[in-house]
Amino acid sequence: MLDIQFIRDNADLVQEKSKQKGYEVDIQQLLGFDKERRELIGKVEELRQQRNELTAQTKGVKPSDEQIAKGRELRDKVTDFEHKLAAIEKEYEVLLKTVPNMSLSDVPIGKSEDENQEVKKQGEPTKFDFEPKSHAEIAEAKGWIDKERAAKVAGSRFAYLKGDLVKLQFAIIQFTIDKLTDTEFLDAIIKENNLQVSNKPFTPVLPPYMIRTEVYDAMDRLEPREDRYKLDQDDVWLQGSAEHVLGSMHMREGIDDKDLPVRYLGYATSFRREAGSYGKDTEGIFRMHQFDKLEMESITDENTGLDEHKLLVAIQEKLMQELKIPYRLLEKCTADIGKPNAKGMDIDAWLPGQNQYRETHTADYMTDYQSRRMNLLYSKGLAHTNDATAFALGRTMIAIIENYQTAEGNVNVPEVLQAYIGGKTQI
RNA sequence: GGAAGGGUGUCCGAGUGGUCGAAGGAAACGGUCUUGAAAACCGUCGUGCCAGCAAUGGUACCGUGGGUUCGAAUCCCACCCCUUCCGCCA
Repeated sequence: MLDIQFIRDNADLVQEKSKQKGYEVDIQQLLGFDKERRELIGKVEELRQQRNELTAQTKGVKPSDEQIAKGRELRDKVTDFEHKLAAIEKEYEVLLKTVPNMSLSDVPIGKSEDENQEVKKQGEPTKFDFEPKSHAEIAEAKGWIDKERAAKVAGSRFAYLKGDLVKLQFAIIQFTIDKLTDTEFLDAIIKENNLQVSNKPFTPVLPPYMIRTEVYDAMDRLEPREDRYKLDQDDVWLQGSAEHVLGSMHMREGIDDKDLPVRYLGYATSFRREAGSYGKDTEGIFRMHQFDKLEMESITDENTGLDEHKLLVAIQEKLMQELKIPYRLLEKCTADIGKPNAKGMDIDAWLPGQNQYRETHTADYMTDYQSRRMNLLYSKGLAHTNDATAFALGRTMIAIIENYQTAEGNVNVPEVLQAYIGGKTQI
């Protein structure tokens, strides 16, 4: 959430920025509650002070009847005002939590994802001297994807992945872990992009897949709930991204300067109900209820947060370049960056089988907004957090299958992955 | 699933209903001593909120919520969480 003091001082700006993101919040109403709340706090504390003074007089000695009567009167008054305060405070907090994070000034203003701005195109769309197939056609012919049996067992939007596709996934995972734990790899990227950040390697993490309601809400990623899986028996949710369980890992902790940046590379199977997407992306493995991702997560300070964001994007680009997959880079507009985020980038891979660019990775920068809700502090203040997908494995495999397909319906293995898949050049 | 124990400040850990924002220790920071370091000694050492330009003052916080009381870390109730043992199990 935003700092109330900041909102008081910049009411018009916050109102405007919220509107740009598409959020209907009434800042004046919020400030009204804030004013009322502060008046009541003054009243309550004044009464408490009187009570404390009275109590101090009777320390160690038996209070007189008069003092007890006075004490009773004060107690009743305090209780009365405390109830009034609690009611106002509740409304105040609900409203405060609906205020989205402010976008940075260079984020383009837009009403939907259609207004995201392309900032870069890398590589030419792959050309074939035959009609390219979609990943679904190739993979189903190969026996790599079986959605029919998955539907029988688990329902729609699930799949069995089999054979060489599984090998390919594990190859990508191992390749990525090797790269992100390699200081030299990071050094090269940092130098190339002229970033003022540490070359500290990422720590690989296998996180829990479940998350408590309270923590999910503090991450500001619980909504929309219709898109989350809930395990009622235990009052926990299945995480919808490794971000949810990695970003919250240090909740309610203080972090020393010397430990910054904190960098994690998490691998997790994630779960989304994909509510509202019925009939969309039904081909292949575009939009599964369950999908695997490698996620980068870092905690920094105010000074290095933005460069860290640039680093994560640069890493994503580098990985795509090493796989030799054409992509474009989009600067997300205000409507698309998401409530807790201050800035965001998308990487869309070129998919010949779809004849279009499709979102493959995303990177979000969060400033201290989220830290405020999680009470995440470092020794000089509130931490800034960054989240970015290193590889959404399903989407990456779609991109590999479609870009590396042969006329015979096989798939060449990207050079950098060959060592991880037993030296095979084609699957 | 059965049984037991426990949640106090950065950490460990004490705490008869008023003298407890809280002993003691450790860590950290500053200093003395030392060529330097260690040790020793001295000092500092929680957070939120409200008011204030500030100094500062006030208030709250001992898992969470409620209750008893003139007064609660301390008593009562409910809940949450953690740990250990047994059982089951990849």
